[in-house]
Amino acid sequence: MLDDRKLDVLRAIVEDYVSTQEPVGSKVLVERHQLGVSPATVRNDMAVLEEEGFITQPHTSAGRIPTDKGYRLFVDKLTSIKTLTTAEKRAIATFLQGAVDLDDVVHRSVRLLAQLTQQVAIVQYPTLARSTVRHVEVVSMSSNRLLLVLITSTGRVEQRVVELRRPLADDVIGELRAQLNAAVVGQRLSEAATRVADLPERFHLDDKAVVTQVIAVLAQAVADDRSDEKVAIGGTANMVRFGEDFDHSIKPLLEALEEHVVLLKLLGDVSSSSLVTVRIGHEVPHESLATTSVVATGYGPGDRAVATLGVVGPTRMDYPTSMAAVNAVARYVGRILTDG
Amino acid sequence: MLDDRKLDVLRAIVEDYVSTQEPVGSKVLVERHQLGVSPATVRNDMAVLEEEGFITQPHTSAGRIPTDKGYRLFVDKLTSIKTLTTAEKRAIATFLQGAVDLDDVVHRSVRLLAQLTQQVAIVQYPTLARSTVRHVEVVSMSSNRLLLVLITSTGRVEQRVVELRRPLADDVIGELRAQLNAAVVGQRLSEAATRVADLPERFHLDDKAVVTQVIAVLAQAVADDRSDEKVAIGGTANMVRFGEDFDHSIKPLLEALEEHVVLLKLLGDVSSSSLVTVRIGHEVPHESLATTSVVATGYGPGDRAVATLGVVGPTRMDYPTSMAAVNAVARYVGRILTDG
DNA sequence: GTTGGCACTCAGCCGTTATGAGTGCCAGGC
DNA sequence: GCCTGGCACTCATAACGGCTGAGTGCCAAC
Repeated sequence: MLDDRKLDVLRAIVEDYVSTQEPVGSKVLVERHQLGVSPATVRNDMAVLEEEGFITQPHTSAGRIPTDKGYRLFVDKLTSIKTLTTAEKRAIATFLQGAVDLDDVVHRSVRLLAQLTQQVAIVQYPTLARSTVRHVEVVSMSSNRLLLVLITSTGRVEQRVVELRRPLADDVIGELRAQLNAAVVGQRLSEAATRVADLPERFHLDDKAVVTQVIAVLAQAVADDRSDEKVAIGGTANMVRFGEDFDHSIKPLLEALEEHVVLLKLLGDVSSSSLVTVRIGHEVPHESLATTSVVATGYGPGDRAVATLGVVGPTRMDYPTSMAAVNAVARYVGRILTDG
Repeated sequence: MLDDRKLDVLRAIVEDYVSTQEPVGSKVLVERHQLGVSPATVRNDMAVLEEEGFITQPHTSAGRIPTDKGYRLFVDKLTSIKTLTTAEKRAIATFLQGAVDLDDVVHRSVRLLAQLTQQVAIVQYPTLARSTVRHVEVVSMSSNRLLLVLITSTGRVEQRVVELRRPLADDVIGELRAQLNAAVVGQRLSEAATRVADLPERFHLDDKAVVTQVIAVLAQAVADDRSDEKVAIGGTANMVRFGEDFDHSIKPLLEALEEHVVLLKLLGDVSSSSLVTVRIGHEVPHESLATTSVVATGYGPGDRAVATLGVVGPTRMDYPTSMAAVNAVARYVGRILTDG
């Protein structure tokens, strides 16, 4: 049904429409691309493409614009993720390298992403439960107060003070620290609770109750974590490019950006790790954002995704560039989290 | 020059224009307000008000709209801060009361403010340097590592690990903790450094160098603080009310919201504590926001302002309501910070 | 399967006209 | 001296109509 030339025509339409923001006609198409055929032939191809639902006409005497289905085909078959120039790669690396802490990494990432894609960028904070334990510190603050410090692979630091029912001897505290670290370092936080469940058994009867208490506090700290619902947003000023149809694209997006829960739905699941996920128009899980697309991917230390980041823009966006930028930033942030 | 009735006319024009968003003519003015005179008389008054620069005509055959100068007079002389109903007050109190930590307080405040005013709300995080010390904790983590924990009146917790050049005895650490707390609790952080400057003198010669080191780390923690450059933003979707002139008011505002430094300039100095500050149109310290107004005030524990919060909206905004909301939220947040 | 030709459609762009909201001014009244 | 009704005037906006040109669909010829 769709031979190579028709696909070429579709690709040309998408590229032209994305760059000009205007419906593209048969004449200008053969002028700007080397299709090797006449406008009349292109018109015939366009008629077929329209029949199949890949393109449409805003009105009778206008050119064609891609439909969601057209963009989908373009993204799936007609383009591959661009590779950035080494200069661009280096710029990304150095910009992210300067970050001083986790918060800074996230903020730099979101700015970078917004600038590279000229879209609205969203970066989810690394989830505590999905990251791994780097170190647990147990310090005595006074005879019956203990300070727990939990340091994760993503650089987050959580601390809790425990009011002990009865004092613990210094050597018991040392033993507890050693046992805790042996049990959970390198483990995911989500598994930490089960990993330490049998620790109290190894302590003297007198201390068992207190150790159980300490472990309960640790488990609670992990359970309390709501950082996975936190996101950073950048490049909102790029919304001006979305066009003047305020109510139909900008207002809903502004509203969505306020609701972090909605945003997280947009970014999608972390699971789809290695590849970049693209949701186009109606595929976006939010009805009022039918004219927007989301390009997102997971990221995290190593190649293990602990959170997602991506960009939101009009369906008529430059997918190859966005996909390349999202992919590149995600990989570099992952590297930073691994090293830092 | 401006008798009472002319001021009444100005007030009526401002109120009508704010609620209808349309230039207001002499006829509708006498219909909607009890001015007790005919449209012709109102027209004469309007001519004077225009000559004095308080109102203007978008074009010849249109009604009048207030100028920045007109709004200024309205805010200064023609209105006082509304008092909220007890029901509203209670709603604010309970909504803020539910906050679990400082971050939550800030986020709830910004949402509340956005909802009450239907504008874009901005809340600056409490500045570390302006808040006071509630408690300093000094804990030994190992023989040559010390953990410093600083808890402030705004609920912020800062911690630093100090690598000691030589070990400190437990009783010396206890003494250090006692001395530190005696010196700085209740003091502002900005003064903490000078307060502890002579502490090393009170210790034995052997420990003096190490104590100096600990104090240097504490001072550095305060100096490093950049939390005063942090702000929370909410209600951006309310920008849709700003009108359709995208480039002239929404785009610049979106850009300003991305630049926290600019935002802080907008909010203004913390100094003007007790009263609500209103900046109208050209008074706003950012040229591209000439059609925008800012209503802001300081807030903090007790009546001491440690940061600012406020709303940004079009010059044609409901000043009495905004001022009332900003004032009320600031006072309740201050109360929360005092108690919590 | 491709191409040039041609009739057809229709959004967008003036130019014109009609409407009416709102004003400024003036002469008369309290 | 201030207020008021009346009236002529201005001008943004809407409505109408004709024109233009980009772009299409179709068809006959290659």
